[in-house]
Amino acid sequence: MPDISQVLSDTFLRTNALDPRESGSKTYSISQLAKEFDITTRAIRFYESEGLLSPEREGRNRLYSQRDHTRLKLILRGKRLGFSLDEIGELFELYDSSSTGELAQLSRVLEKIEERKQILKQQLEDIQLSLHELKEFERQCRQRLRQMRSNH
Amino acid sequence: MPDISQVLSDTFLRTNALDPRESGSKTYSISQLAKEFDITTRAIRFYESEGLLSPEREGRNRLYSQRDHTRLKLILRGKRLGFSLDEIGELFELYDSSSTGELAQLSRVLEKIEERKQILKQQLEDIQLSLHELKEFERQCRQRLRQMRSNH
DNA sequence: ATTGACGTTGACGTTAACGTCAATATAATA
DNA sequence: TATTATATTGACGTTAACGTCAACGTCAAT
Repeated sequence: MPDISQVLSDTFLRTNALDPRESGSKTYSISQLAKEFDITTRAIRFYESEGLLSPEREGRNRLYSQRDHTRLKLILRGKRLGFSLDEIGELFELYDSSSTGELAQLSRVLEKIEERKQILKQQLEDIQLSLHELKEFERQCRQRLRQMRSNH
Repeated sequence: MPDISQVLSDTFLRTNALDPRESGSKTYSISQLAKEFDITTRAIRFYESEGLLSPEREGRNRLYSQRDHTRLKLILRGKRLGFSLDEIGELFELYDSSSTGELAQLSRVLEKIEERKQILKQQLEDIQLSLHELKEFERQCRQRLRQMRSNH
């Protein structure tokens, strides 16, 4: 039975790729991640405090695994998709539990996805309409400008 | 010289259409507006406190003119376009002052529009990409579900 | 006379997603 | 050795856009 994370690799929720403590596995410091994703360290710690990340420790310091790296990427993608941090956490939980074979949870994930898809489609229409409106408004502004100039 | 509001009627900023105190001009109570636009009276009063509306008074009570009605419509449209209330207020000011012939202000409005258009275009791309990602994820979820069912 | 619908003005509360310190520790570098 | 870079925790601050009271006025209908 193949790991679900394999089936779903390179899609939205690829969250349990590698063992964190594997010897050769690459790790990151907090500022490395911050630089790479162009966010602040504060934000990263905040995500942890919200339960979205749980990096290992090397003494006091946080040590981020490849899995954490992927999770962070997913967090940011989720945000772009319009999910709140709470919803992202929910999706992580649902998805993790679905890898233990909980079919119902997977359906729940699908529902969430569908919900978000509807919202995005609505936004898409709104934006396209807005662009048209703005273009028309702009056109008339420009026309008005030409009139003002020629009357001068 | 035609009023700029005529030139631009039915577009984004059509804000000074009619005299508020004209006899036959239709008026609205606060709750009428609230109902029509499906917002709370609190919101409408808030917009006024932010300087976006300035209805007449009939005693203590607010009396909204057709102009106010149009303004409110524009406020909500502006919000859908992603403008903050501050920005919307700015646009109102710029636009109002441009009707006195301030050419520079009109250019400023155009800049704002252009800015927003760029942002909307970016969002459009983001959303289209997100929809693709979600579809792919969904497809693979469904495939996984079928596998789980057939193995049962 | 009282109920109910509608209006008013404060004033404080809320939420999300961090920002912005402060005080401290450790490690590498000049 | 002094500085600099990087890390930690903790705590309070911020912003936008209202929500949610409280306390009160006014008018029509029962």
